[in-house]
Amino acid sequence: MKTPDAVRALAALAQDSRLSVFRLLVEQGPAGLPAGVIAERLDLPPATLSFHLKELAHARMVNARQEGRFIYYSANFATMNALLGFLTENCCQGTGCGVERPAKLAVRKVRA
Amino acid sequence: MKTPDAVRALAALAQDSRLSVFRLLVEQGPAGLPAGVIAERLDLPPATLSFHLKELAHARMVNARQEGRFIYYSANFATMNALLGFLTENCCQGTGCGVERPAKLAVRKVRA
DNA sequence: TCGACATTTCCAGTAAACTAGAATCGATTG
DNA sequence: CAATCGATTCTAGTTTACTGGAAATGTCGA
Repeated sequence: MKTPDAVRALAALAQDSRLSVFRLLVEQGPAGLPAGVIAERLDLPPATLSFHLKELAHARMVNARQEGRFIYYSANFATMNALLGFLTENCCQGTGCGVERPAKLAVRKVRA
Repeated sequence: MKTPDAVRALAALAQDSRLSVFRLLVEQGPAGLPAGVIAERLDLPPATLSFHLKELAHARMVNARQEGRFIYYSANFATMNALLGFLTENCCQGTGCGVERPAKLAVRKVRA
């Protein structure tokens, strides 16, 4: 991940509604939730939620898949991993400050 | 860390200049750098940098300490840890999606 | 194909963030 | 007590983000 991508990812999460959406989706795992359910759970008008989902999707923080009339959104753990890695890389440039990098998140396949 | 703090922390990092400042400071470790050096390295006008440092400080992503005429800024690793923890907590709500939480960053004391 | 429903796009209004020159403040030195 | 130097605050102009109603789009069941 490079700086512009990281800024996009961080900006996507740096907003109340979007952070709530993302965390809700992280809780749900790969199966995700349809937009309507997200709107109901977080009490957001459809147009507003759609705007925020677009931001999250553009930053690749969430994936969308159509299933019948519903569009399911799920957290993109790969991007999340890349972001966490980016934020902790180059720490102290080998001068021995003692910071440990976080372990990579690993998402196992799960039946939808 | 609670949601409003996380939003503040993410918003602090979700900007080109500020992310560059923070990463530069992460590289430097606890010793940090004076504002003027940061301005020079990143080619930012003093007023602009000061604005961004204030944002980072308000979000507790950086600490400031005065040393003579200089003000040294350094990355706040505790807030960074809290943010990483917040972003990965409640993952999958025990439904077994297989995501591992990252290890906490640990900063050892270092002579300034 | 028609109607119902999920979601998005369009749009306009409002609010907040970014930028940087100029003025100011504080600490240090002569 | 100036003068200097590092850094911040003031301020104004510009840009970008957020919100949500209304209209449009796409999907399926009857």
